[in-house]
Amino acid sequence: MTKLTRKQREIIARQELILDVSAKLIAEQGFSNFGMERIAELTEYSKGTIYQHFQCKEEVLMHLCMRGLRIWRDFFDRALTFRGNSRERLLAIHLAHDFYAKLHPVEYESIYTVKSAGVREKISPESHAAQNELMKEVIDRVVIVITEAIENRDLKLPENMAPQDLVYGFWALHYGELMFETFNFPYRNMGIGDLENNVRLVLRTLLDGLPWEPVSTRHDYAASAERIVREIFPEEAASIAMR
Amino acid sequence: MTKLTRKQREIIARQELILDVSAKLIAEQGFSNFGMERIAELTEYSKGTIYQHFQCKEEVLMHLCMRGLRIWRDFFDRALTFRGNSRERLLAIHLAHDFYAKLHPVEYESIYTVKSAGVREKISPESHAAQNELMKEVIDRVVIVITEAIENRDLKLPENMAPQDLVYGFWALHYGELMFETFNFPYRNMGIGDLENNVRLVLRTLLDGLPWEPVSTRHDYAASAERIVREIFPEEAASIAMR
DNA sequence: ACCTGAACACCGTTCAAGT
DNA sequence: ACCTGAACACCGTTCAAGT
Repeated sequence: MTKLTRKQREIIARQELILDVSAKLIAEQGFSNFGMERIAELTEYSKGTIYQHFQCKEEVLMHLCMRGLRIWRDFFDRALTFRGNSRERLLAIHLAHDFYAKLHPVEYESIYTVKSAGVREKISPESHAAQNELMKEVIDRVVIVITEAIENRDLKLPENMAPQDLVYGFWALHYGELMFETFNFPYRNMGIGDLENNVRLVLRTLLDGLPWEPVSTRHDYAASAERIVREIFPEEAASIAMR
Repeated sequence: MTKLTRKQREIIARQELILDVSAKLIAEQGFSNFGMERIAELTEYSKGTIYQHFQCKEEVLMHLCMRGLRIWRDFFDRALTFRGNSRERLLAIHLAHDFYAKLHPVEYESIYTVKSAGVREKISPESHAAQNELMKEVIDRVVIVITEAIENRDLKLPENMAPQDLVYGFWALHYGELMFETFNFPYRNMGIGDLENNVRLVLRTLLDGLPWEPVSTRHDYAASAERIVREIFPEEAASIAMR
Protein backbone atom coordinates (compact mmCIF):
# COMPACT_ATOMS: atom_id res chain seq x y z
CA MET A 1 0.00 0.00 0.00
CA THR A 2 1.26 3.45 -0.87
CA LYS A 3 0.99 5.89 1.98
CA LEU A 4 -1.28 8.82 1.28
CA THR A 5 -0.18 12.39 1.76
CA ARG A 6 -2.09 14.66 4.10
CA LYS A 7 -3.55 16.44 1.09
CA GLN A 8 -4.76 13.18 -0.46
CA ARG A 9 -6.42 12.19 2.80
CA GLU A 10 -8.11 15.57 2.96
CA ILE A 11 -9.48 15.14 -0.54
CA ILE A 12 -10.88 11.72 0.27
CA ALA A 13 -12.42 13.06 3.47
CA ARG A 14 -14.02 15.92 1.56
CA GLN A 15 -15.41 13.53 -1.02
CA GLU A 16 -16.99 11.51 1.79
CA LEU A 17 -18.35 14.70 3.32
CA ILE A 18 -19.99 15.65 0.03
CA LEU A 19 -21.66 12.24 -0.15
CA ASP A 20 -22.74 12.36 3.51
CA VAL A 21 -24.27 15.78 3.05
CA SER A 22 -26.00 14.67 -0.17
CA ALA A 23 -27.61 11.65 1.49
CA LYS A 24 -28.83 13.82 4.32
CA LEU A 25 -30.14 16.49 1.97
CA ILE A 26 -32.08 13.99 -0.12
CA ALA A 27 -33.45 12.22 2.94
CA GLU A 28 -34.73 15.46 4.43
CA GLN A 29 -35.78 17.44 1.38
CA GLY A 30 -36.19 14.98 -1.46
CA PHE A 31 -34.43 14.51 -4.77
CA SER A 32 -35.88 17.66 -6.28
CA ASN A 33 -34.24 19.81 -3.62
CA PHE A 34 -30.92 18.09 -4.11
CA GLY A 35 -28.37 20.19 -5.98
CA MET A 36 -24.91 21.65 -6.21
CA GLU A 37 -25.98 24.96 -4.67
CA ARG A 38 -27.20 23.21 -1.53
CA ILE A 39 -24.22 20.87 -1.35
CA ALA A 40 -21.90 23.88 -1.49
CA GLU A 41 -23.84 25.59 1.31
CA LEU A 42 -23.96 22.54 3.56
CA THR A 43 -20.33 21.51 3.09
CA GLU A 44 -19.19 25.14 3.36
CA TYR A 45 -17.12 24.80 0.19
CA SER A 46 -17.60 26.78 -3.00
CA LYS A 47 -19.40 25.31 -5.96
CA GLY A 48 -16.14 25.23 -7.91
CA THR A 49 -14.64 22.90 -5.34
CA ILE A 50 -17.55 20.48 -5.58
CA TYR A 51 -17.01 20.40 -9.34
CA GLN A 52 -13.39 19.34 -8.79
CA HIS A 53 -14.76 16.15 -7.23
CA PHE A 54 -17.71 15.42 -9.52
CA GLN A 55 -18.40 16.36 -13.12
CA CYS A 56 -22.07 17.07 -12.52
CA LYS A 57 -24.76 16.61 -9.90
CA GLU A 58 -25.80 13.28 -11.37
CA GLU A 59 -22.30 11.92 -10.79
CA VAL A 60 -22.63 12.83 -7.11
CA LEU A 61 -25.73 10.68 -6.96
CA MET A 62 -24.02 7.84 -8.82
CA HIS A 63 -21.12 7.82 -6.38
CA LEU A 64 -23.54 7.86 -3.45
CA CYS A 65 -25.22 4.86 -5.04
CA MET A 66 -21.93 3.01 -5.46
CA ARG A 67 -20.85 3.68 -1.90
CA GLY A 68 -24.19 2.19 -0.89
CA LEU A 69 -23.76 -0.90 -3.07
CA ARG A 70 -20.48 -1.65 -1.28
CA ILE A 71 -22.30 -1.46 2.06
CA TRP A 72 -25.06 -3.70 0.72
CA ARG A 73 -22.52 -6.26 -0.54
CA ASP A 74 -20.86 -6.22 2.88
CA PHE A 75 -24.25 -6.80 4.57
CA PHE A 76 -24.70 -9.84 2.33
CA ASP A 77 -21.21 -11.10 3.14
CA ARG A 78 -22.09 -10.90 6.82
CA ALA A 79 -25.34 -12.77 6.15
CA LEU A 80 -23.34 -15.53 4.44
CA THR A 81 -21.41 -16.17 7.65
CA PHE A 82 -24.61 -17.53 9.22
CA ARG A 83 -24.57 -21.32 9.62
CA GLY A 84 -27.89 -23.09 9.10
CA ASN A 85 -29.94 -24.90 6.48
CA SER A 86 -30.16 -23.39 3.01
CA ARG A 87 -33.48 -21.64 3.58
CA GLU A 88 -32.20 -20.14 6.81
CA ARG A 89 -29.23 -18.84 4.87
CA LEU A 90 -31.60 -17.30 2.34
CA LEU A 91 -33.54 -15.79 5.21
CA ALA A 92 -30.31 -14.22 6.45
CA ILE A 93 -29.87 -12.67 2.99
CA HIS A 94 -33.48 -11.50 3.06
CA LEU A 95 -32.97 -9.80 6.42
CA ALA A 96 -29.72 -8.22 5.25
CA HIS A 97 -31.61 -6.78 2.27
CA ASP A 98 -34.27 -5.44 4.61
CA PHE A 99 -31.75 -3.81 6.90
CA TYR A 100 -29.84 -2.27 4.04
CA ALA A 101 -32.96 -0.83 2.43
CA LYS A 102 -34.22 0.56 5.76
CA LEU A 103 -30.94 1.99 6.97
CA HIS A 104 -29.93 3.41 3.59
CA PRO A 105 -33.16 4.27 1.77
CA VAL A 106 -31.61 7.08 -0.25
CA GLU A 107 -28.79 4.92 -1.55
CA TYR A 108 -31.24 2.09 -2.23
CA GLU A 109 -33.57 4.26 -4.28
CA SER A 110 -30.64 5.85 -6.09
CA ILE A 111 -29.91 2.51 -7.81
CA TYR A 112 -32.95 3.19 -9.96
CA THR A 113 -32.74 6.96 -10.08
CA VAL A 114 -29.33 6.91 -11.74
CA LYS A 115 -30.69 4.57 -14.44
CA SER A 116 -33.75 6.67 -15.17
CA ALA A 117 -34.09 8.72 -18.32
CA GLY A 118 -32.61 12.19 -18.15
CA VAL A 119 -30.24 11.18 -15.38
CA ARG A 120 -28.61 8.17 -17.01
CA GLU A 121 -27.34 10.16 -20.01
CA LYS A 122 -25.42 12.64 -17.88
CA ILE A 123 -23.36 9.96 -16.15
CA SER A 124 -20.15 8.66 -17.73
CA PRO A 125 -20.05 5.14 -19.23
CA GLU A 126 -17.23 4.33 -16.80
CA SER A 127 -19.43 5.07 -13.80
CA HIS A 128 -22.25 2.96 -15.23
CA ALA A 129 -19.86 0.06 -15.80
CA ALA A 130 -18.56 0.34 -12.23
CA GLN A 131 -22.12 0.36 -10.88
CA ASN A 132 -23.08 -2.69 -12.95
CA GLU A 133 -20.07 -4.56 -11.60
CA LEU A 134 -21.11 -3.76 -8.02
CA MET A 135 -24.71 -4.85 -8.65
CA LYS A 136 -23.41 -8.11 -10.04
CA GLU A 137 -21.36 -8.61 -6.88
CA VAL A 138 -24.50 -8.10 -4.77
CA ILE A 139 -26.56 -10.53 -6.85
CA ASP A 140 -23.78 -13.11 -6.85
CA ARG A 141 -24.09 -13.40 -3.06
CA VAL A 142 -27.71 -14.52 -3.45
CA VAL A 143 -26.83 -16.87 -6.29
CA ILE A 144 -24.35 -18.57 -3.94
CA VAL A 145 -27.15 -19.50 -1.52
CA ILE A 146 -29.46 -20.72 -4.27
CA THR A 147 -26.69 -22.81 -5.82
CA GLU A 148 -25.88 -24.36 -2.42
CA ALA A 149 -29.55 -25.26 -1.98
CA ILE A 150 -29.62 -26.97 -5.37
CA GLU A 151 -26.43 -28.91 -4.56
CA ASN A 152 -27.87 -29.96 -1.17
CA ARG A 153 -31.03 -31.11 -2.94
CA ASP A 154 -33.12 -28.75 -0.78
CA LEU A 155 -34.28 -27.11 -3.98
CA LYS A 156 -34.88 -28.02 -7.59
CA LEU A 157 -35.68 -25.03 -9.80
CA PRO A 158 -38.44 -25.31 -12.41
CA GLU A 159 -37.26 -25.90 -15.93
CA ASN A 160 -35.90 -22.80 -17.64
CA MET A 161 -35.47 -20.98 -14.34
CA ALA A 162 -31.93 -19.89 -13.53
CA PRO A 163 -30.92 -18.82 -9.99
CA GLN A 164 -30.72 -15.23 -11.24
CA ASP A 165 -34.35 -15.36 -12.31
CA LEU A 166 -35.35 -16.19 -8.77
CA VAL A 167 -33.19 -13.35 -7.44
CA TYR A 168 -35.19 -11.05 -9.67
CA GLY A 169 -38.42 -12.14 -7.99
CA PHE A 170 -37.00 -11.53 -4.52
CA TRP A 171 -35.70 -8.15 -5.52
CA ALA A 172 -38.97 -7.05 -7.10
CA LEU A 173 -40.99 -7.99 -4.03
CA HIS A 174 -38.59 -6.14 -1.76
CA TYR A 175 -38.36 -3.11 -3.93
CA GLY A 176 -42.13 -2.84 -4.12
CA GLU A 177 -42.18 -2.67 -0.34
CA LEU A 178 -39.66 0.13 -0.13
CA MET A 179 -41.40 2.02 -2.89
CA PHE A 180 -44.76 1.80 -1.21
CA GLU A 181 -43.21 3.01 2.02
CA THR A 182 -40.94 5.80 0.89
CA PHE A 183 -43.42 7.09 -1.65
CA ASN A 184 -46.18 7.32 0.94
CA PHE A 185 -48.39 5.02 -1.04
CA PRO A 186 -51.90 4.83 0.41
CA TYR A 187 -51.64 1.05 0.74
CA ARG A 188 -53.85 1.01 3.80
CA ASN A 189 -56.72 2.47 1.78
CA MET A 190 -56.12 -0.32 -0.70
CA GLY A 191 -56.77 -2.93 1.95
CA ILE A 192 -53.16 -3.99 2.54
CA GLY A 193 -52.18 -4.44 6.16
CA ASP A 194 -48.58 -4.50 7.34
CA LEU A 195 -46.32 -4.26 4.32
CA GLU A 196 -43.23 -5.92 5.71
CA ASN A 197 -45.25 -8.85 6.98
CA ASN A 198 -47.01 -9.04 3.63
CA VAL A 199 -43.78 -9.31 1.65
CA ARG A 200 -42.62 -12.06 3.99
CA LEU A 201 -45.91 -13.90 3.48
CA VAL A 202 -45.76 -13.71 -0.32
CA LEU A 203 -42.12 -14.80 -0.31
CA ARG A 204 -42.85 -17.70 2.00
CA THR A 205 -45.67 -18.81 -0.29
CA LEU A 206 -43.33 -18.63 -3.27
CA LEU A 207 -40.58 -20.63 -1.54
CA ASP A 208 -42.96 -23.26 -0.15
CA GLY A 209 -44.43 -23.56 -3.63
CA LEU A 210 -41.13 -24.34 -5.34
CA PRO A 211 -40.73 -26.18 -2.87
CA TRP A 212 -37.54 -25.07 -1.14
CA GLU A 213 -37.00 -27.47 1.78
CA PRO A 214 -37.55 -27.42 4.64
CA VAL A 215 -40.92 -25.79 3.95
CA SER A 216 -42.38 -23.39 6.49
CA THR A 217 -44.73 -25.95 8.07
CA ARG A 218 -41.72 -28.11 8.99
CA HIS A 219 -39.42 -25.46 10.38
CA ASP A 220 -39.87 -22.45 12.67
CA TYR A 221 -38.44 -19.64 10.53
CA ALA A 222 -39.63 -16.96 12.92
CA ALA A 223 -37.23 -18.44 15.47
CA SER A 224 -34.50 -18.58 12.81
CA ALA A 225 -35.06 -14.92 12.00
CA GLU A 226 -34.66 -14.01 15.65
CA ARG A 227 -31.43 -15.95 15.87
CA ILE A 228 -30.06 -14.37 12.69
CA VAL A 229 -30.83 -10.88 13.93
CA ARG A 230 -29.32 -11.63 17.31
CA GLU A 231 -26.15 -13.20 15.94
CA ILE A 232 -25.50 -11.14 12.81
CA PHE A 233 -27.38 -7.84 12.86
CA PRO A 234 -27.95 -6.83 16.50
CA GLU A 235 -26.85 -3.22 16.03
CA GLU A 236 -28.86 -2.70 12.87
CA ALA A 237 -31.99 -4.04 14.58
CA ALA A 238 -31.42 -1.79 17.58
CA SER A 239 -30.94 1.31 15.50
CA ILE A 240 -34.18 0.65 13.61
CA ALA A 241 -36.08 -0.16 16.79
CA MET A 242 -35.23 3.15 18.43
CA ARG A 243 -36.47 5.31 15.57
CA MET B 1 -75.91 15.77 -19.90
CA THR B 2 -75.34 19.47 -20.40
CA LYS B 3 -74.23 20.36 -23.88
CA LEU B 4 -70.80 21.97 -24.01
CA THR B 5 -70.17 25.24 -25.77
CA ARG B 6 -67.62 25.44 -28.56
CA LYS B 7 -65.25 27.24 -26.18
CA GLN B 8 -65.58 24.54 -23.55
CA ARG B 9 -64.86 21.86 -26.12
CA GLU B 10 -61.82 23.80 -27.27
CA ILE B 11 -60.51 23.99 -23.72
CA ILE B 12 -60.94 20.25 -23.21
CA ALA B 13 -59.23 19.56 -26.53
CA ARG B 14 -56.32 21.80 -25.55
CA GLN B 15 -55.99 20.05 -22.20
CA GLU B 16 -55.79 16.72 -24.02
CA LEU B 17 -53.24 18.18 -26.42
CA ILE B 18 -51.06 19.29 -23.51
CA LEU B 19 -51.17 15.78 -22.04
CA ASP B 20 -50.48 14.15 -25.42
CA VAL B 21 -47.49 16.38 -26.00
CA SER B 22 -46.22 15.75 -22.46
CA ALA B 23 -46.35 11.98 -22.87
CA LYS B 24 -44.51 12.23 -26.17
CA LEU B 25 -41.91 14.59 -24.72
CA ILE B 26 -41.19 12.35 -21.75
CA ALA B 27 -41.08 9.23 -23.91
CA GLU B 28 -38.57 10.78 -26.28
CA GLN B 29 -36.46 12.94 -24.01
CA GLY B 30 -36.99 11.70 -20.47
CA PHE B 31 -38.48 13.24 -17.36
CA SER B 32 -35.61 15.66 -16.89
CA ASN B 33 -36.27 17.29 -20.25
CA PHE B 34 -39.96 17.58 -19.51
CA GLY B 35 -41.04 21.12 -18.67
CA MET B 36 -43.39 23.99 -19.24
CA GLU B 37 -41.05 25.70 -21.70
CA ARG B 38 -41.05 22.64 -23.97
CA ILE B 39 -44.78 22.06 -23.60
CA ALA B 40 -45.42 25.64 -24.68
CA GLU B 41 -43.15 25.21 -27.71
CA LEU B 42 -44.65 21.89 -28.78
CA THR B 43 -48.29 22.90 -28.31
CA GLU B 44 -47.63 26.32 -29.88
CA TYR B 45 -49.34 28.08 -26.99
CA SER B 46 -47.71 30.53 -24.61
CA LYS B 47 -46.57 29.48 -21.16
CA GLY B 48 -49.31 31.60 -19.60
CA THR B 49 -51.94 29.53 -21.38
CA ILE B 50 -50.46 26.27 -20.09
CA TYR B 51 -50.67 27.72 -16.59
CA GLN B 52 -54.41 28.33 -17.05
CA HIS B 53 -54.83 24.57 -17.33
CA PHE B 54 -52.37 23.38 -14.68
CA GLN B 55 -51.02 25.03 -11.57
CA CYS B 56 -47.49 23.69 -12.04
CA LYS B 57 -45.58 21.19 -14.12
CA GLU B 58 -46.09 18.46 -11.51
CA GLU B 59 -49.87 18.79 -11.91
CA VAL B 60 -49.46 18.15 -15.63
CA LEU B 61 -47.74 14.89 -14.78
CA MET B 62 -50.42 14.00 -12.24
CA HIS B 63 -53.18 14.52 -14.77
CA LEU B 64 -51.30 12.44 -17.30
CA CYS B 65 -51.09 9.73 -14.66
CA MET B 66 -54.82 9.90 -13.93
CA ARG B 67 -55.76 9.75 -17.58
CA GLY B 68 -53.59 6.62 -17.74
CA LEU B 69 -55.23 5.03 -14.70
CA ARG B 70 -58.63 5.36 -16.40
CA ILE B 71 -57.23 3.54 -19.44
CA TRP B 72 -55.75 0.86 -17.18
CA ARG B 73 -59.05 0.39 -15.36
CA ASP B 74 -60.80 0.03 -18.72
CA PHE B 75 -58.24 -2.59 -19.82
CA PHE B 76 -59.08 -4.52 -16.64
CA ASP B 77 -62.81 -4.21 -17.29
CA ARG B 78 -62.27 -5.70 -20.70
CA ALA B 79 -60.21 -8.52 -19.15
CA LEU B 80 -63.13 -9.25 -16.78
CA THR B 81 -65.39 -9.95 -19.74
CA PHE B 82 -63.35 -13.09 -20.48
CA ARG B 83 -65.20 -16.32 -19.57
CA GLY B 84 -63.09 -19.13 -18.17
CA ASN B 85 -61.87 -20.67 -14.93
CA SER B 86 -60.67 -18.35 -12.17
CA ARG B 87 -56.99 -18.70 -13.01
CA GLU B 88 -57.69 -17.97 -16.64
CA ARG B 89 -59.53 -14.86 -15.54
CA LEU B 90 -56.51 -13.84 -13.48
CA LEU B 91 -54.33 -14.50 -16.52
CA ALA B 92 -56.56 -12.13 -18.49
CA ILE B 93 -55.92 -9.48 -15.83
CA HIS B 94 -52.20 -10.23 -15.97
CA LEU B 95 -52.14 -9.76 -19.73
CA ALA B 96 -54.16 -6.56 -19.46
CA HIS B 97 -51.57 -5.25 -16.99
CA ASP B 98 -48.80 -6.18 -19.41
CA PHE B 99 -50.47 -4.46 -22.33
CA TYR B 100 -51.16 -1.32 -20.35
CA ALA B 101 -47.59 -1.06 -19.07
CA LYS B 102 -46.12 -1.66 -22.52
CA LEU B 103 -48.44 0.63 -24.44
CA HIS B 104 -48.37 3.42 -21.85
CA PRO B 105 -44.96 3.23 -20.16
CA VAL B 106 -44.83 6.93 -19.35
CA GLU B 107 -48.21 6.93 -17.64
CA TYR B 108 -47.34 3.71 -15.83
CA GLU B 109 -44.10 5.08 -14.46
CA SER B 110 -45.76 8.35 -13.53
CA ILE B 111 -47.83 6.55 -10.88
CA TYR B 112 -44.65 6.41 -8.82
CA THR B 113 -43.05 9.61 -9.98
CA VAL B 114 -45.92 11.73 -8.70
CA LYS B 115 -45.61 10.10 -5.27
CA SER B 116 -41.87 10.63 -5.04
CA ALA B 117 -40.32 13.19 -2.74
CA GLY B 118 -40.01 16.66 -4.19
CA VAL B 119 -42.82 16.02 -6.67
CA ARG B 120 -45.51 14.88 -4.26
CA GLU B 121 -45.43 18.10 -2.24
CA LYS B 122 -46.16 20.31 -5.23
CA ILE B 123 -49.37 18.50 -6.13
CA SER B 124 -52.67 19.47 -4.51
CA PRO B 125 -54.28 17.16 -1.92
CA GLU B 126 -57.35 17.01 -4.16
CA SER B 127 -55.32 15.56 -7.03
CA HIS B 128 -53.71 13.01 -4.72
CA ALA B 129 -57.11 11.96 -3.43
CA ALA B 130 -58.44 11.58 -6.97
CA GLN B 131 -55.41 9.48 -7.93
CA ASN B 132 -55.82 7.24 -4.88
CA GLU B 133 -59.44 6.66 -5.78
CA LEU B 134 -58.48 5.62 -9.31
CA MET B 135 -55.78 3.27 -8.03
CA LYS B 136 -58.32 1.68 -5.75
CA GLU B 137 -60.63 1.16 -8.72
CA VAL B 138 -57.83 -0.61 -10.59
CA ILE B 139 -56.97 -2.85 -7.64
CA ASP B 140 -60.62 -3.67 -7.00
CA ARG B 141 -60.82 -5.33 -10.44
CA VAL B 142 -58.12 -7.79 -9.37
CA VAL B 143 -59.76 -8.33 -5.98
CA ILE B 144 -62.93 -9.36 -7.82
CA VAL B 145 -61.11 -12.24 -9.52
CA ILE B 146 -59.41 -13.39 -6.31
CA THR B 147 -62.70 -13.28 -4.40
CA GLU B 148 -64.42 -15.31 -7.12
CA ALA B 149 -61.65 -17.92 -6.91
CA ILE B 150 -62.10 -18.18 -3.15
CA GLU B 151 -65.87 -18.55 -3.52
CA ASN B 152 -65.40 -21.24 -6.21
CA ARG B 153 -62.98 -23.05 -3.89
CA ASP B 154 -60.25 -22.84 -6.53
CA LEU B 155 -58.20 -20.96 -3.98
CA LYS B 156 -57.76 -20.74 -0.23
CA LEU B 157 -55.48 -17.94 0.87
CA PRO B 158 -52.96 -18.56 3.66
CA GLU B 159 -53.97 -17.30 7.06
CA ASN B 160 -53.55 -13.54 7.48
CA MET B 161 -53.37 -13.00 3.74
CA ALA B 162 -56.05 -10.74 2.29
CA PRO B 163 -56.75 -10.57 -1.47
CA GLN B 164 -55.13 -7.14 -1.53
CA ASP B 165 -51.90 -8.58 -0.18
CA LEU B 166 -51.72 -10.92 -3.13
CA VAL B 167 -52.40 -8.05 -5.52
CA TYR B 168 -49.37 -6.34 -4.04
CA GLY B 169 -47.20 -9.31 -4.96
CA PHE B 170 -48.46 -9.33 -8.54
CA TRP B 171 -47.93 -5.63 -8.89
CA ALA B 172 -44.40 -5.71 -7.48
CA LEU B 173 -43.33 -8.48 -9.86
CA HIS B 174 -44.77 -6.62 -12.82
CA TYR B 175 -43.36 -3.30 -11.86
CA GLY B 176 -39.90 -4.78 -11.44
CA GLU B 177 -40.12 -5.95 -15.03
CA LEU B 178 -41.05 -2.55 -16.41
CA MET B 179 -38.40 -0.87 -14.31
CA PHE B 180 -35.67 -3.19 -15.53
CA GLU B 181 -36.75 -2.57 -19.10
CA THR B 182 -37.36 1.14 -19.17
CA PHE B 183 -34.35 1.92 -17.01
CA ASN B 184 -32.04 -0.07 -19.28
CA PHE B 185 -30.97 -2.31 -16.47
CA PRO B 186 -28.12 -4.60 -17.45
CA TYR B 187 -30.14 -7.65 -16.48
CA ARG B 188 -28.50 -9.78 -19.14
CA ASN B 189 -25.12 -9.26 -17.48
CA MET B 190 -26.72 -10.40 -14.26
CA GLY B 191 -27.61 -13.75 -15.79
CA ILE B 192 -31.33 -13.12 -16.30
CA GLY B 193 -32.72 -14.28 -19.62
CA ASP B 194 -36.01 -13.05 -21.02
CA LEU B 195 -37.64 -10.76 -18.47
CA GLU B 196 -41.26 -11.15 -19.49
CA ASN B 197 -40.95 -14.91 -19.49
CA ASN B 198 -39.19 -14.77 -16.15
CA VAL B 199 -41.99 -12.80 -14.48
CA ARG B 200 -44.50 -15.28 -15.85
CA LEU B 201 -42.42 -18.16 -14.44
CA VAL B 202 -42.14 -16.64 -10.96
CA LEU B 203 -45.86 -15.82 -10.92
CA ARG B 204 -46.78 -19.33 -12.03
CA THR B 205 -44.61 -20.77 -9.26
CA LEU B 206 -46.32 -18.51 -6.74
CA LEU B 207 -49.83 -19.44 -7.93
CA ASP B 208 -49.09 -23.17 -8.12
CA GLY B 209 -47.64 -22.94 -4.63
CA LEU B 210 -50.75 -21.42 -3.06
CA PRO B 211 -52.19 -23.58 -4.75
CA TRP B 212 -54.61 -21.80 -7.06
CA GLU B 213 -56.46 -24.46 -9.01
CA PRO B 214 -56.21 -25.69 -11.65
CA VAL B 215 -52.42 -25.69 -11.26
CA SER B 216 -50.23 -25.26 -14.32
CA THR B 217 -49.52 -28.98 -14.74
CA ARG B 218 -53.24 -29.66 -15.12
CA HIS B 219 -54.15 -26.90 -17.55
CA ASP B 220 -52.53 -25.43 -20.66
CA TYR B 221 -52.31 -21.76 -19.75
CA ALA B 222 -50.19 -20.91 -22.79
CA ALA B 223 -53.24 -21.87 -24.88
CA SER B 224 -55.48 -19.80 -22.59
CA ALA B 225 -53.19 -16.81 -23.04
CA GLU B 226 -53.43 -17.12 -26.80
CA ARG B 227 -57.19 -17.28 -26.63
CA ILE B 228 -57.39 -14.25 -24.31
CA VAL B 229 -55.18 -12.18 -26.57
CA ARG B 230 -57.16 -13.24 -29.62
CA GLU B 231 -60.57 -12.58 -28.09
CA ILE B 232 -59.90 -9.53 -25.91
CA PHE B 233 -56.70 -7.72 -26.93
CA PRO B 234 -56.06 -8.40 -30.61
CA GLU B 235 -55.30 -4.78 -31.51
CA GLU B 236 -52.99 -4.23 -28.57
CA ALA B 237 -51.01 -7.36 -29.41
CA ALA B 238 -50.75 -6.28 -33.04
CA SER B 239 -49.52 -2.81 -32.17
CA ILE B 240 -46.82 -4.23 -29.90
CA ALA B 241 -45.80 -6.86 -32.45
CA MET B 242 -45.16 -4.32 -35.17
CA ARG B 243 -42.79 -2.17 -33.14
C1' DA C 1 -1.67 24.43 -6.63
C1' DC C 2 -5.88 25.22 -4.90
C1' DC C 3 -10.09 27.60 -4.07
C1' DT C 4 -13.54 31.15 -4.82
C1' DG C 5 -17.62 33.50 -6.37
C1' DA C 6 -19.16 36.43 -10.18
C1' DA C 7 -21.12 35.59 -14.60
C1' DC C 8 -23.91 33.16 -17.88
C1' DA C 9 -27.58 30.00 -19.45
C1' DC C 10 -31.79 27.75 -18.80
C1' DC C 11 -36.29 27.13 -17.11
C1' DG C 12 -40.44 27.58 -13.63
C1' DT C 13 -43.68 30.96 -12.52
C1' DT C 14 -46.05 35.54 -12.57
C1' DC C 15 -48.43 39.37 -14.34
C1' DA C 16 -48.94 43.80 -16.89
C1' DA C 17 -50.11 44.76 -21.41
C1' DG C 18 -52.30 43.63 -25.79
C1' DT C 19 -56.26 41.99 -28.73
C1' DA D 1 -62.52 37.27 -21.85
C1' DC D 2 -58.57 35.38 -23.35
C1' DC D 3 -53.82 35.08 -24.55
C1' DT D 4 -49.07 36.62 -24.71
C1' DG D 5 -44.26 37.15 -23.68
C1' DA D 6 -41.23 40.11 -20.94
C1' DA D 7 -39.53 39.98 -16.34
C1' DC D 8 -37.93 37.78 -12.21
C1' DA D 9 -36.02 34.01 -9.37
C1' DC D 10 -33.41 29.98 -8.87
C1' DC D 11 -29.88 26.85 -9.86
C1' DG D 12 -26.32 24.10 -12.93
C1' DT D 13 -21.99 24.99 -14.81
C1' DT D 14 -17.77 27.67 -16.10
C1' DC D 15 -13.74 30.28 -15.53
C1' DA D 16 -10.99 34.53 -14.56
C1' DA D 17 -9.13 36.26 -10.52
C1' DG D 18 -7.32 35.73 -5.86
C1' DT D 19 -4.34 33.48 -2.25
